[in-house]
Amino acid sequence: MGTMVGSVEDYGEMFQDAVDQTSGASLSSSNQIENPVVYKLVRVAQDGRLVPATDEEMLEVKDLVENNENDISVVPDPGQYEYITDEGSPSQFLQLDSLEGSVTITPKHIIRLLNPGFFQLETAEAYTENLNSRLESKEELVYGSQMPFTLLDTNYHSSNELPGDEEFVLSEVLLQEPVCFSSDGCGIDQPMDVSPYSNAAGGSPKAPALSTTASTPGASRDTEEICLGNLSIKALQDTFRATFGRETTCKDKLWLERKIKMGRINPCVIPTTSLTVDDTKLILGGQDSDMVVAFSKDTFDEGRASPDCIKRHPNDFGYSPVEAFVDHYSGNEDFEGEYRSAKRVRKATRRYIEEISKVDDEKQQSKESPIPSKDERSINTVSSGRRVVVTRMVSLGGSIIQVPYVSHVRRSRPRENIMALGEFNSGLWEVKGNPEESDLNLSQSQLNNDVKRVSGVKSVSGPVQKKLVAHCVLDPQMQITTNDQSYKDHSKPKLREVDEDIMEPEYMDSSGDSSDDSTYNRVDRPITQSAMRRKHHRAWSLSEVKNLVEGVSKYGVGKWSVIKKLSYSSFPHRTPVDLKDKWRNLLKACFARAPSNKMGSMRKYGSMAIPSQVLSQVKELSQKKSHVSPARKARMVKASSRHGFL
DNA sequence: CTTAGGG
DNA sequence: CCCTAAG
Repeated sequence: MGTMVGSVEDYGEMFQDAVDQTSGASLSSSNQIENPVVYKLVRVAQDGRLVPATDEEMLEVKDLVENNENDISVVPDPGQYEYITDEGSPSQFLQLDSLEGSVTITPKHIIRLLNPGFFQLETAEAYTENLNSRLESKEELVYGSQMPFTLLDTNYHSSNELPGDEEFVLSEVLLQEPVCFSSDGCGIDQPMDVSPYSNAAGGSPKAPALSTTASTPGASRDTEEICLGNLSIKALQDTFRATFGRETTCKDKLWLERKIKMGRINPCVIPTTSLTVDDTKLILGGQDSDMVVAFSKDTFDEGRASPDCIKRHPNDFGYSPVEAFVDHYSGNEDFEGEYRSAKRVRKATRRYIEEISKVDDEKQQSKESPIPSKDERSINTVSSGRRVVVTRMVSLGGSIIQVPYVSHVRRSRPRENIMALGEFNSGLWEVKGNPEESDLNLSQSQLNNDVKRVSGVKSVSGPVQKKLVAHCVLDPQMQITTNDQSYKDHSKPKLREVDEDIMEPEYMDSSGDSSDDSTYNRVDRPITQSAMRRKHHRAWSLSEVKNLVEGVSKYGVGKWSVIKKLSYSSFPHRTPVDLKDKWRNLLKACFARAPSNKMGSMRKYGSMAIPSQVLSQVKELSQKKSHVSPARKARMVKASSRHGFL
């Protein structure tokens, strides 16, 4: 069933696990298991790093939230709070119910709310991780327009104007300070070496400035409030420092009071591990995408959350999130196990996956986790509908994560035209995670693609084959049928992938591609990564280059399409654009080393460069630009066609 | 679609 | 080689 959130113990433990696994940071003993995961409001700097929000920023966010009240519906009804109380427990929970809206970090590094309020929170876990690895930070983003954070603290709420006051709730969340679980220099911008109250353990803040305000959680709230109320700004600031271990310049008395009070209360608890979505950032929702995340197990089982999840959640489960939560909190053990087993299921982004795969393969840099780029829209990945994805386990930084399976081998050629990709995608590939099948499909797709490239026709059937077959007939040396060739072309893509600069000294004149293929498997060619490097690089054979030069001389620079048609029919893999690119390179080459003699200089590793003769030819042609009289052009075309090129 | 040019 | 803008 849809379960909402875990208990303090639950997450505290998870948190600890995570920390133990990743950072190995030594946490202080006993109560650590009960340490809840705490969220901290952060902003995202331009370099993508997370920076703890300043007081001012939090105020700003707070204001923004408050100004968005219209978009924020009221929290669960009052009656629900009573379920939350649990003696001896911290009795404070941050419930993340529905998430919606979006947040945008402006260039000014200020968290700004769009739509319904939205902001980002960083977990204490991430906080800790940041200490040990600057590369790693996990961030949770939460917010909801339907149901904002709900701090479920009976004591607190009962003694206040709540419940039902979303302003208050939101404020509490926003004002919530991070808890640092490690004793060492914690904090990114500022030290946070003071642990606020933990949980049932009843940890007390370090070196409280004021004994009265530094009372334990068990202390009377009333008393505390009174005390706080009587304090001066300065005193409040001191108390603040005592509570949170850092200075504040905030002069808002009310704010200080609230914050301090919140610091007394136990940190918010939230199912962070499950929320851990992507990269370091999880940005829910976009201006357009109605993205939401629900804390239902169902949702996480699929490693994603779809808008549907959230929206229908409250109804579908027949009970309110709060109730569900309460159930778990009150010690529903089997939930715990179940929940934990389903943790951290997510769909990684492509780049993420590739990074992981790389690391996995090379078995190195264990500590270095990939830093996802900030422009990565992880949310899109997550929200991309409900699909079945085959996943595999990958170890990263000591913890196991599940990522969709992708072949480590680079998929042959990427799309060469959108159409093919589109068709393909609309098909099965996304749904089937089967690598083999995927590859198969891809090859198929690309095969078609190649044919398209060759003929410029959209379909494999009909004209294309006809044309190519005819071509084969006309060209005695073309022994391979169209399909075979295309197939062959893809059957060993890796072997053909060579650096562009590596020229084939071989005789390529015969019939182009087929011979190219046969001569390509030279044993001496190192199958190193450089060889199979990069996409679909296909070395330009000397014959191809000569062909190109000849073509240019005939039809002029820029007539790539014509050249392709008339001089490159036997090189199906070269497109007019390829010719153009190659020509550009040739120009570059010949002008780069103009004062060269005889042979083109030998490049590294004996890859033969273009003969100077050819280069000079190129140079010459480039200077006289294009311009071939139409008459001659026509003659050439005619002549070519007579020779079977068409 | 073909070219030109940037990436 | 890829992508895209522009004709």
